[in-house]
Amino acid sequence: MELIITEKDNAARRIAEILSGGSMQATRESGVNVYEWGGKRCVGLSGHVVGVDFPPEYGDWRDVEPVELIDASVEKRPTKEDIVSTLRILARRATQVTIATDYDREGELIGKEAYEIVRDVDDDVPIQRVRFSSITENEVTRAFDEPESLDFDLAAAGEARQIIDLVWGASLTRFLSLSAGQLGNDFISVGRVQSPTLKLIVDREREIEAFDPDDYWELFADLAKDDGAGDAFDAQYYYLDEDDNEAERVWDESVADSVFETLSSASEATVTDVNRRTRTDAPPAPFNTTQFIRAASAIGYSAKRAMSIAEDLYTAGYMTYPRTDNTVYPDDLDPEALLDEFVGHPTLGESAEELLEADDDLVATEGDEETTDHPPIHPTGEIPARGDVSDDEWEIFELVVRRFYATLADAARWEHLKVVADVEDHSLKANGKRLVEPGYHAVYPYFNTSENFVPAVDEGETLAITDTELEAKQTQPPRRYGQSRLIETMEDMGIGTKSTRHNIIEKLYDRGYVEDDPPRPTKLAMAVVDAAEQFADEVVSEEMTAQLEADMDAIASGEATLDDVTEESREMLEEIFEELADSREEIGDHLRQSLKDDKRLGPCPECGEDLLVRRSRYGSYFVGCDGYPDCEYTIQLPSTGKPHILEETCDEHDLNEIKMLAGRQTFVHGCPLCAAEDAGEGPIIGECPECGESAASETPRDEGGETAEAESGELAIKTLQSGSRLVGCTRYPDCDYSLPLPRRGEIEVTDERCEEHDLPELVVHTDDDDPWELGCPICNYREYQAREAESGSDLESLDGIGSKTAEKLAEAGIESVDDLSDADPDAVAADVDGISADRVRGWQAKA
DNA sequence: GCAAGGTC
Repeated sequence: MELIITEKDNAARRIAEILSGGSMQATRESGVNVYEWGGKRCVGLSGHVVGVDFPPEYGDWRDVEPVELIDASVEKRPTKEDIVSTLRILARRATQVTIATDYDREGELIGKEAYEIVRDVDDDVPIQRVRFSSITENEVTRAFDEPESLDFDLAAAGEARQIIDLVWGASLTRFLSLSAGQLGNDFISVGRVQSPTLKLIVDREREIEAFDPDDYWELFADLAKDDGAGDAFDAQYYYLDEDDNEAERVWDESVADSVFETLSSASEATVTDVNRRTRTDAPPAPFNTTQFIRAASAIGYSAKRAMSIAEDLYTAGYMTYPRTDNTVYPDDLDPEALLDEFVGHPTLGESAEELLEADDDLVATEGDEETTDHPPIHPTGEIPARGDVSDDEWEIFELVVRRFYATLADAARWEHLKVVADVEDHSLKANGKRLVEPGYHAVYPYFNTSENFVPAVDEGETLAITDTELEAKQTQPPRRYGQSRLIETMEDMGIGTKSTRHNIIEKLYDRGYVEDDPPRPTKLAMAVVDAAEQFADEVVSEEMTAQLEADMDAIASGEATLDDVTEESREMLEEIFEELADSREEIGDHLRQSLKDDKRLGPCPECGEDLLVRRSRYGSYFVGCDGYPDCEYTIQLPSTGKPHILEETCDEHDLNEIKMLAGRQTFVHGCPLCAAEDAGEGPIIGECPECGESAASETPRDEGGETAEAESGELAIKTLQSGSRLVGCTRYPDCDYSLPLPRRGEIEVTDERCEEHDLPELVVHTDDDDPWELGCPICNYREYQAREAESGSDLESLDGIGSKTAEKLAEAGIESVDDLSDADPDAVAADVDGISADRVRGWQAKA
């Protein structure tokens, strides 16, 4: 049996169809699709089916010094167990194996991974490699007629990348995370691609922050032909700067005023120059991934959404593979035949017919990049029925179809008309443009083709000035990168790949490095880039990738070995860690401070320290004071969503407003203090233990008259504007006594009362659970606090301390979290076997 | 819990 292995299931199916002449049968082997015909089987991998990682004993971040990862061994382990085992089963029965993964470096590595799995079960079976750049009948049959062998050097180049990325990424990520005590889900990551991308965003933000605007003025006039015929048109004042370039911005107000004075007191301008020229506007190149994302972004799709839709359309057979760098159609793409598929279609047909009629010899545009892996993105000729796809899918499909049309269409022609008219010694210019030959714009309506009217005039002609305007403006800071601009810049810098760039940007969001769209860096991101620039500049620079690419080329061409390259890289990293060793605390402090800055809302109304968005140990968010435990001030937050701090602040309380991110249910909560004050009041359930009648009489206030006037407070069940609830005093904000209530369910106030606190017992009714007897709200809160206190004094409550570690710590005299907080990490590390100072710092940060 | 690269 001959076994053919492809990179993905989709390719396996199409190759099996071509080679079998359509007679193949789809079967399943341990849950994996296998296509069979004659004596052949074809199976698709799912990209990499094995991954690199350190041996398991390096798994605990606190037990292993990050620097030890540099020289740790790197192992390959299956990541797709089902596919690996299917491959092993098939390989045992194979008499010939053909590797047909994608024709690029990563494809060669994926092929080698398959090779090793096959070799593991059979030492002798012949293994060959075929290479084709598109899955078409010609290409595939040709490739299988000329089998080659696997390029182990090229695969080794890919392995070097894997190892270097893992070793640098993991060691530096762990170092930063440990230094700041950010473990678990909130680790601080660093990587060869993500960090330079983050630096792009951070550098731009630094420019924006440092930007100092300048004032300038621009002057405009409306001109009209003197005979009154035709519309007025816009002209702008300009002058020649010291380099003889035309300049429109006037930097001196008095100059602007004086020019304006001259222009507005004049009634006429005399035409001194008329310049007419035509410009050719060439049709765009075929779509690669980046240009596709850019075009989709221009019609309102995020990079992630555009790629997700493209993948669906590809899987459904409507367009070619969406991950490609290629911008040159392959020779065996027949444009006429493909256009023919669209003839007669109600909305896409007309353009296709126009193209077929216009030219008997259609020539497609070409971009600069020609690669061997996949063709540029184009439609396959299959057209979805309008009801088979969503509106968004159709819109993206149409974009791809029309881009294909555009690459076959003629250039457009514009006519530009520039008119210069003088008023005394000042000049006004008007730039007109007209689309005289729509060309490709007729089939690709996504570019701006707006025209600007300027009438035909003659030199020496007098024009009436019908209006003048002086506009005071300011220079603007540079704009933040949008997602598609970031992806283009990454491509220019050579970092990431067509398949990963959009994911890298998503990763920056996930890590809490950027927020909003266009992405804006958090304080944490600024601190991470600062730290990397100072101590590991390589990892935030694009040169690391450039060097890696050069090294990989050397490995692929046999001039260097994998070991040469990875060894040199490890030595560089060793040097970085030598520098880092002394600065761990400084870096940790800076990172921790920045993490706090990202949570800061403004001054605490009780003590003036900072209010922060915090998370309770049960996962809910609330506003608490940085002065805790001296200041126990808190404000509740809605239970739905994740709080996101906005730039807007509340005038009254000087606190940042909060938005709750919850997918479609996202809403702006506003200033948390305003929201709390706007709380709606429900039933009164008793007297406030802090300022109620009995409390007030026991502790008379000494401010004379006020005591007599003071109302006595009662407790009510309140619902905050945000929907969350609490038991609070009716005299809020004069009295801020409050007790928490659960966020979900209806609260029933029963007739039974707690004897100790004289409050009713409460019962919570939810839709999906049995009613829950919450009881007296004060007793309930006391129990909760008791549980907190109990777990708080117990070392094992800290993430990462198990019973064995707690025992070891106890031997060193550390029996509680408090003891641990007071301990000197280095002393503990010296006293207790197998516990590093970093690990102790991690616990301390958590405590 | 780490990277980046495949793919879903």
